[in-house]
Amino acid sequence: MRPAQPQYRNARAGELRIDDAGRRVTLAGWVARRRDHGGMIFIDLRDASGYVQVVLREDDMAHTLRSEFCVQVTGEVSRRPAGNENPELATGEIEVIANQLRVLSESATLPFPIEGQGANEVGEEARLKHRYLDLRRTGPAATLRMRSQVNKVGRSVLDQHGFVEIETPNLTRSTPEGARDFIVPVRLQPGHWYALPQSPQLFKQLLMVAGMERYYQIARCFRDEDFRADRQPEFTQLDVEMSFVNRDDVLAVAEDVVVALWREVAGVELPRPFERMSHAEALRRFGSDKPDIRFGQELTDCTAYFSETSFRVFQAPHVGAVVMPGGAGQSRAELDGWQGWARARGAKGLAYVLVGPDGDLGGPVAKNLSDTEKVGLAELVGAEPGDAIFFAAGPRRHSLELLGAARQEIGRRCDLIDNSAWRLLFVVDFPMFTPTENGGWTAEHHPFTAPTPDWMDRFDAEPEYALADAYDLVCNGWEIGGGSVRIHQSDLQRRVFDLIGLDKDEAESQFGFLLDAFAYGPPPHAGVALGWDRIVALLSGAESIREVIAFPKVASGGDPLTGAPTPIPPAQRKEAGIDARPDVPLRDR
RNA sequence: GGUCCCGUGGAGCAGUUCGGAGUGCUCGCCGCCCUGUCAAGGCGGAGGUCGCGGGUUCAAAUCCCGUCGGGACCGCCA
Repeated sequence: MRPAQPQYRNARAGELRIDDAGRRVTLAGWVARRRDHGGMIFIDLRDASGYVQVVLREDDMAHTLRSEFCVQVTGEVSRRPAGNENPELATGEIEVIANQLRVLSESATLPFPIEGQGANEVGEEARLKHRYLDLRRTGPAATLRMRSQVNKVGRSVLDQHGFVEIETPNLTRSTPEGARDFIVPVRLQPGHWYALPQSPQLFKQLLMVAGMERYYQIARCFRDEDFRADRQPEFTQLDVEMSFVNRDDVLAVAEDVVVALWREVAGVELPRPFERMSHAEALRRFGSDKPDIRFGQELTDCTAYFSETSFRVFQAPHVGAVVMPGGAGQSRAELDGWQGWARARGAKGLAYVLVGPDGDLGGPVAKNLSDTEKVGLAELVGAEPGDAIFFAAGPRRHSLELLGAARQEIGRRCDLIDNSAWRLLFVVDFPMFTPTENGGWTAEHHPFTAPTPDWMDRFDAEPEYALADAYDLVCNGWEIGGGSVRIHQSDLQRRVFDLIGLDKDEAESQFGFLLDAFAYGPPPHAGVALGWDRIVALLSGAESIREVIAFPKVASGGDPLTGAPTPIPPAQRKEAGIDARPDVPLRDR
């Protein structure tokens, strides 16, 4: 007869309650904390459901237990003696009186504390190197579970809307987004390379041509660019595309998903509809295309006010200002600090005027201003006595963005931001094109983005002003989604290609397959992609998306756990065909 | 490509301004004691290339140069 299948447990530690008193249970889990009194040993046993206190009587094995041993315990669930309840624990009314203890596996001494004092202060490098231990901890584990719930809610909402979940290739060819591709050598065709998708953009458009009408995918995307707290080289989007819809139809679906997430995951009912703001207004009022509207301190345009000024610095295409409440009280060192802060952003500096208690203006800039300029300045920018006014002068967009960054910094330093607030908005009507270095134009979003309906006929006449039917979703200053209405008419597509200087051969070689597909009755379509890592980070309060990714990479591109990337041996290199010469000459685009 | 911050027993820090013996704190680890703790407690103990290399100096964790690693930001990035 074969031995029976092992039975490791018949109850979960964190689920035991007072009603279970008297039950004989078998638990399996880890020794989270240990309190050894000699004749009596308490351990807090942890499994995925939570913790329960196990009481062990003196015997040799109990004394040998150490942190994070994996153990199996059999015993009776008992009400704790009066006065010994622990309200900190969900299972604090009861304990398990063990009469059988089995060590399933031992643990070496831990590289950092998992439980108790210091567990929340471990450096990220150590945590990531032993991420499997980091994830035993309550907080990081809860974040991954939250992410799973986010996936579930997203799928559920889209399913209710009749969407079809479809997987697209990860080994593909370069897509026309602007980032650097990760490339993969192809053994069967030496000298030829796959690219990892920066997004499933072209495939989802092909699925619209295919008549799927409503597609979505929780899609991994790859971009070989430098890291940030909110950027990893591989990241996840909830990717959505719809046929026979306009912009507002897409925004409504995105809103449905986000509202459901905040409701189901955070217990927050977001007000609907989400606010909408044109890109131009966001830039003008907040100096950003992803404004944090949890606080005011909006920018003031002072260009006209200083149009006659004799102060050289303010003789610029654009002069703007932002007010720092109470900023006049800053020390010289703090004010100098702002200069360094501005220079780090590529500016010459950040001019400032201090409003004294009596309303008189101080600071190095004030003496360069005429009396008439001084008189109305505080009122113009909305400054009160005791405030500091920061100025940026120069090219309009650059000045606005510098002030926008200053505004955000002011919000942080002056504690103007309500950290419990959720402020979502759609930024719409992005510029369709941006100028290139050699005097041409390039698509701001991607070359399949349609102009807004009122620019349809004239975008190529005034490309600098043309608006695209593209949109971003912004939450508390984080860009958490973006998309556009796509071009489905070949003549319109031709005009856009002409404007960005893409001739027929180039278009054909880069994405001829998409243009071919569009010859067969492509439906009008539009889509959006939500930044899944950022959304989970916001919902979980994480400062970095590394916290919401099971095994993230560090800024140099490595994974401290696996040690990837690694060199490869010559045989593997040869087999991969990395060094094969292409049979057609190629030039840089 | 650039700017800034950090690197000190296993973890987290202090010490670095203004050079003077590896000094200190909390935790962990090891041993002993301990029957109601829950960040258990008591006593004792081990554990260090102050990231690495060079320079200045009678003397460097501390000052200078370089380099490596981590982080934040600019550039870059649907």
